[in-house]
Amino acid sequence: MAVRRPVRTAARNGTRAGSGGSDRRAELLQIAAGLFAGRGYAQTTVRDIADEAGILSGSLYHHFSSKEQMLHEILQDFLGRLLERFTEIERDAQDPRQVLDQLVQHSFTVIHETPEAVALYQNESGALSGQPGFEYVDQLGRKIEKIWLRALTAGQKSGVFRADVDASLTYRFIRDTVWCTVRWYRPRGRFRHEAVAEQYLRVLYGGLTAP
Amino acid sequence: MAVRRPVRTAARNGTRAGSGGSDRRAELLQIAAGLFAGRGYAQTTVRDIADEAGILSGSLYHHFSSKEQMLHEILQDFLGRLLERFTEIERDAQDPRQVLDQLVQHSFTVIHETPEAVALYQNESGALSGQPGFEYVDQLGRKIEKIWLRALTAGQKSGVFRADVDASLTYRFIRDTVWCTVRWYRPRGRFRHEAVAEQYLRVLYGGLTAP
Amino acid sequence: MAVRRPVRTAARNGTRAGSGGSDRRAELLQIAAGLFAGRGYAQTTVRDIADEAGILSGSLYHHFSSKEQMLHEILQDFLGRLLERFTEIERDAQDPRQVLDQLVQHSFTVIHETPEAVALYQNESGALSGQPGFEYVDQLGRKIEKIWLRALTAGQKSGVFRADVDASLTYRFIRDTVWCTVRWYRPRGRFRHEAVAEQYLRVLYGGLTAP
Amino acid sequence: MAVRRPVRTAARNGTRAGSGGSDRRAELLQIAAGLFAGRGYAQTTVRDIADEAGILSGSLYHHFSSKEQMLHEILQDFLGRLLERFTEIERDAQDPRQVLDQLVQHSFTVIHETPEAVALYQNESGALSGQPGFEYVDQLGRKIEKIWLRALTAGQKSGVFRADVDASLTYRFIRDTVWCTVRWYRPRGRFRHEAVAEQYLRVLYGGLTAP
DNA sequence: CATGAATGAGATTTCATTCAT
DNA sequence: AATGAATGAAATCTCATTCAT
Repeated sequence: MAVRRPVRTAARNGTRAGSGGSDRRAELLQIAAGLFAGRGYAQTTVRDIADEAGILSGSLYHHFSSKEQMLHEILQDFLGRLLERFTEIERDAQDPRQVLDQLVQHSFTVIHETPEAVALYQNESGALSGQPGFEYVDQLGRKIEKIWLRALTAGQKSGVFRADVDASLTYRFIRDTVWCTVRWYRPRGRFRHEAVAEQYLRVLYGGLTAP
Repeated sequence: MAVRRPVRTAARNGTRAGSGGSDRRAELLQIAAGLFAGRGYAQTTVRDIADEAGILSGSLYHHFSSKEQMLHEILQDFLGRLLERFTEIERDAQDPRQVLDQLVQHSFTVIHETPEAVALYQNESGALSGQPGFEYVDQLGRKIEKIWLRALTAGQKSGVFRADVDASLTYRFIRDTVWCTVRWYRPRGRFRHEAVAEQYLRVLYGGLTAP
Repeated sequence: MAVRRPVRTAARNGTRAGSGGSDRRAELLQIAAGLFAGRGYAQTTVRDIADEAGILSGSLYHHFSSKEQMLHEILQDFLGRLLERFTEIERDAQDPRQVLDQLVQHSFTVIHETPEAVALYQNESGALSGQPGFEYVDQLGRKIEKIWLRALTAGQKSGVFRADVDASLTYRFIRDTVWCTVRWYRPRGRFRHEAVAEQYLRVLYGGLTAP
Repeated sequence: MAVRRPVRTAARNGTRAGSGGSDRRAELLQIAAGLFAGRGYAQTTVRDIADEAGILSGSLYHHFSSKEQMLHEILQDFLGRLLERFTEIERDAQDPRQVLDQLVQHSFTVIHETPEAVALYQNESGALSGQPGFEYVDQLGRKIEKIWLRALTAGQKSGVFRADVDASLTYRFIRDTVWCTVRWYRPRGRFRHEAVAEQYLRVLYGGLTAP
């Protein structure tokens, strides 16, 4: 049986119990997130995760009470941090356009930095919403939606954004485009994430029609 | 994998739609598509499909050789029809802008008319691409991509579309926005599908910035 | 065939006997071999094996990845050992007649000691040969055949065996007679296995006609 | 659907209801025998037989009440005719040696002419013996055994066969060798069935040792 | 005589989870 | 913290057989 070197990412701050204690938990969550994102939560077996971690599946239950708990921790961590950052952006920016700019830019940054969590959320949130125990997914989702909507409607009111399209439709268009990027964006691909953000904003604001 | 697997004759289960044949097959595929779209392919059990059809799960195997075969038939039918229609649009339209208009409009029509197939493709194609036996998914996907790309680059060359954004990035932005619509579009909702198409095209062409 | 089949690591279920490892595996294989031999591989259910072992059928899959894998391990072990011993006999014996003597005697010993594996091979090899994954059955069978054939032709050349019968026909006659014994030989029956071997060799060498 | 030319053997007398009526039955039994012999009775599905006959599996039940009935008809026909011919041989031959000659020769003829039935009997009789409804298999088998044994012991008594080997052991050796031939004998192979018989008898009577 | 749809019992396999060591 | 064995529920699939048309 081959010894498996644990995969360790640079930016992985302690998920639980602030003390530097449970390093292993974070590693395992990282592994799980990658697998959940890659093949889907339901299609990932506890054994897949354990294999990748170099232990037996039963041993995972020393760290987590269930497979679902792993999902919860990953999603809560992701959504919590996202909402936190979006809230700061709304608070600190100076006008709707700047809010929108930064929301989009930060989104692309998150896709760049934690693609697994984004893909996981993107792929599973539909099936999760409404499931008992996953109420927070919709709740945080709605809070995030409100931030975007406030920026859009404020922009329409102030005359900087066009008012002949429905704001919530526009929100959905933007949200879907931005987050779907995770499906094809490759960190070492032709475009860096800042460039993707920039080009998207250019089309979004200016339109496809040549000026 | 069974030892001594009997060699089946080719004709078995090959009554592909079109021969005016088996009505029941089509009904069953319809039911399966709905369930696959709703809860995901892997999360849909053969029993779910059979229950919905009012038969026993084993009886499904009179019509289809496996659950996977049902998926194949649904996807191939969907992608085949889509490519066919897109090809006609490209052939018949008069300029790149008209091609793009109609590609977008037809996409929203398809989302309206067969949301199950669209949702299925949207949710599963990621995990499917690369799987043995599903090569056609990527193949047809690439053919469709080429149609959109030809319209976009032609428009850039003829000066009608802005040339300072990468065409393939733009394609992905549009594709993701359009198809993701299936996640929230409701046939009897606030906007009819023509309205969604129209508003999307307005932002896409004119941009979000107020004129 | 499942969609999204997770890629398993090679090391899974690969604790092949020999590493002194898992005793339980060997026990289970023993049980399986007995049942396979008794009622045929296809007629033996995984549940039969599990029942006999006192566990639930699903639990077998902790040790083996499939019913077929159990068959493989039994057959490979049997054929491997047989070839090994036959090779030694050919190497160490002093003349063709001695080789043939010992090949026959060892065969009857194997029938006596591991009748399950012999019966299994005897009953299933016909249907197995040609099946994908079972190539080794024919391969090892051919290697064994060559050993017998070398002894027979060498004996013909040296004048100790009659030369007016085809060697490969003779090989088949001997092989079939010897191995078929497993169908009726009973360890506690009227004849001990050495006696069966002796009487067979007497007829084989001397012929049925009274001297 | 391809029209399948019915495979018709020369010697195929009406199995049932003397009137030349059920031709189709005989065809179907022929097909079934071929498949049963090829993959084993249990491994042959009713659908396999129907496929090969160019009809649907349900339609077989117009001709036979069950899959097992097909097996019965094939086996009874085979064993009945075999016993009949063996009885004639014993009655008509002039001495034990001639009986044995002709029993062996006829066996090889039967292997040549109806290999399917022989292979079927050879492969399944073990599992069948003892099963309710299959008592005739053992019964006829025992009658056949007695014919051979009478020839062997008579030959021993009259001094033509060696008496220092057990007659029933010898019977088993001969029986196994002869019938096992069906596993490798090919009608268009290197040796015709008469040649196989002749060479076998040469070794059997004269022994392998060079004279 | 054959079709086409279905039954129902039982097969193999999957997998989250538990627990004694 | 981890192993190794097992559970138990549920999934996919097989197949002889029935029966209305």
